[in-house]
Amino acid sequence: MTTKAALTSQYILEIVAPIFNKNGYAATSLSDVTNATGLTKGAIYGNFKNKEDLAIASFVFTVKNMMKRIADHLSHSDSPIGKLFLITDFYRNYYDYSKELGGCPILNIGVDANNQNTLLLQKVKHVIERIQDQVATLIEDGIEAGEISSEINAMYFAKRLDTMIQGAIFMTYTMDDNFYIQDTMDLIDNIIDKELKI
Amino acid sequence: MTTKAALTSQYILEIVAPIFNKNGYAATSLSDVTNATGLTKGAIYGNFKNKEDLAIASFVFTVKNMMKRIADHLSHSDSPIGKLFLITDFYRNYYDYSKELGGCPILNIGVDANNQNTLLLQKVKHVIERIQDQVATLIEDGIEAGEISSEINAMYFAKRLDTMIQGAIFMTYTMDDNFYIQDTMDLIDNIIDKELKI
DNA sequence: CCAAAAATATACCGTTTGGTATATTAAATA
DNA sequence: TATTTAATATACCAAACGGTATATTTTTGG
Repeated sequence: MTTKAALTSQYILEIVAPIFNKNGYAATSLSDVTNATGLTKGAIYGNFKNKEDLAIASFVFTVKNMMKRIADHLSHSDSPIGKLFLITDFYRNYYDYSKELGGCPILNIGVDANNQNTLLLQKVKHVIERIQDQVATLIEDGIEAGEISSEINAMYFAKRLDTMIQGAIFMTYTMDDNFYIQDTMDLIDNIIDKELKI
Repeated sequence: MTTKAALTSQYILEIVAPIFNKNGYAATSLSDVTNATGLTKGAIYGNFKNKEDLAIASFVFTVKNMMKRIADHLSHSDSPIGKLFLITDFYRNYYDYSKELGGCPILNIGVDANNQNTLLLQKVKHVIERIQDQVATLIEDGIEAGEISSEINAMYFAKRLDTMIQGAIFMTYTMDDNFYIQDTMDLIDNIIDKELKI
């Protein structure tokens, strides 16, 4: 019932989530957490079971932010194909936007958690599956609406889209060069135009 | 002149490089290193200046292995376009092969080093640039040989290829599903056939 | 085979790690 | 306002961290 702890938990996540996302699990220490928040271990451990619990909550927090942002952006069109183009449009600003989050959580935590943290990796997998399902549903809606060729395998295309986008994000971050994201979005727009659109 | 230290350095790298590649810098401790090698800190610090030096040498070691493997594979064809197809052919077995290295060094260290280790990130960047230059040169050779359309911008294509491949590697590792690599190589082969080949 | 040099092992350093038990403070309830 | 309860701060723990100085062992060259 008390609202105080919930507020503190929220505050901690706002501050700490970008740090975990940027540095990774092992490279983020509890003193990083206490220093950044200005709180003590007592407050941290009063709101989270342990470091792993905090890291998982941080990832979920960041992904929720991101998913909401995408959903908001996609609401600007009603048609499935319009929403597809809005996805690439969203990612055109992704380098700047995701920097606020401490980087792309799927890429960063996906790589970081592999061979390190089973629970965290599981969370990443589920998020990827959810995104792919949503894109696939969008394509199926487009096929039903007569906007998209029925030749298209929705799930295959969703996975290809996801793969290309993640590759572009990795390259853009590693090379610190927005070209990769912009060029990949151009490419995807082209594919939508030439292979999907009826 | 003494060959002993060089042998030990080599031995350390063989054992340790996959560990750094798999776990990342912060999550690899010096006791991981001594336990895995069966050597003591004395031996490690006798051969490497510090942990960072060892991590960098490990990355260079792994990349050398990988680059040699690719070069060997590409030697099976003399024509530029043949070599292009051999690149995708190489990556079709990449999931199994790279597991021996502890994962894809470019992806893993690229993500791990970002915001953490400037020197290591610099190394990753240079490797990526080198790979892209080599692919671009291959395409230019193909254009000169009349195998590849002169409409193609060699560097652009090299970057797109690289981006798609890295995306596929990330997805395959994170989802533990070889589909992504296989499907992406099918896609790339198709692009080579339809857009590059004369 | 023996001395010099190189390479490795041992023992230790101060600091930081994640985590906890308890004391203190702040907030909610009556 | 008094009392209970919830939330945070403090002080501490053993273990592990990266790194180093020195002792010991191996290897090398004469």
